[in-house]
Amino acid sequence: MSSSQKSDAVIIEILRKKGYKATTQRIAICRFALQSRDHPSAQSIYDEVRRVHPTVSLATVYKTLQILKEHGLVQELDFPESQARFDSYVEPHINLICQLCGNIQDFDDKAAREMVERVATKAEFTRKGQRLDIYGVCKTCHNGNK
Amino acid sequence: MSSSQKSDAVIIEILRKKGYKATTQRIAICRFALQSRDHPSAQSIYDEVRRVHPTVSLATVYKTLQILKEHGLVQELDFPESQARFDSYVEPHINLICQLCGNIQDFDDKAAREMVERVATKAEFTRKGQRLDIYGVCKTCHNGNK
DNA sequence: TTTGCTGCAAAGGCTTTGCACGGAT
DNA sequence: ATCCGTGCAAAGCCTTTGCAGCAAA
Repeated sequence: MSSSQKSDAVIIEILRKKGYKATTQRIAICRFALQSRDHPSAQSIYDEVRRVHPTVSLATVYKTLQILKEHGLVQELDFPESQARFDSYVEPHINLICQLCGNIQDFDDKAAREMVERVATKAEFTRKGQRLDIYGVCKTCHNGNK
Repeated sequence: MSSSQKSDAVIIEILRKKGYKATTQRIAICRFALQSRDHPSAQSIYDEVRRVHPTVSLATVYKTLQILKEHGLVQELDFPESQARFDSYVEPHINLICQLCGNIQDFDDKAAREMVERVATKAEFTRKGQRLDIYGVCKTCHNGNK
């Protein structure tokens, strides 16, 4: 529901329109980066893509993610002592980040979106993006599943 | 107003109470980390502390910041392609982060605090912390000061 | 005196870069 | 045929770690 779901055709069109060649590696990487809902890391995208395209390199994954970032198609979420995660849902929303299982769950909230707009306006701040994280323990982990 | 202002005596007491020795280096590092309002990086704390204590090492700065993090006295904010910044204001609040000048301004907002609590409750998520960033251009930079 | 801390340097993890070959247009 | 993109390896950056000397309790 939250992550933007894009077909291969749409991905190819996006790449071409930006002036990039639609190579099979890029398409595969974009597919995982844009369609995944679990906020993958570069490494996990690499692992997934390699199953389909065994010769792909981690460097290509990073380069492609860089392109997606520059065009606002994904947001990079950096954390202390763990790899960056990539979120294809770039509209204002809340990330519920479990410190036990590492899962990141998107949560839509109207009040949060309004709050962001209101605060930016009040502070005379030109908003270009945002990141709303809540850290803690998710429902599943709390119920002793870990 | 927002960052917690702590005197040396309080800093020494905190360190001792946690079982750490109150060395002059630690006290100086904590002073900058806990009293600064501009969300310093490890490097900038190092630069500041070195003016007072020229032999201090960057490793000691990192080790001390680790202690402060573990005890919830500072929060580490990681960013893509720039150094981590440290925030001594750990209560729910908004960081207005200027992508031009790099300045981070704390912004208190009651609705934001309530939103965090409400969302955590609704998602049955045990909240331990949060990070509410808005990225963009600050008022000063927008007025052509950069 | 004892223990933990410092400073140095080296190592580490993640990410980026340089370059020659290969594939997309 | 051209030029961009890939894959490899090396380099880079920030941060952490190991260790011997040193300072705090």
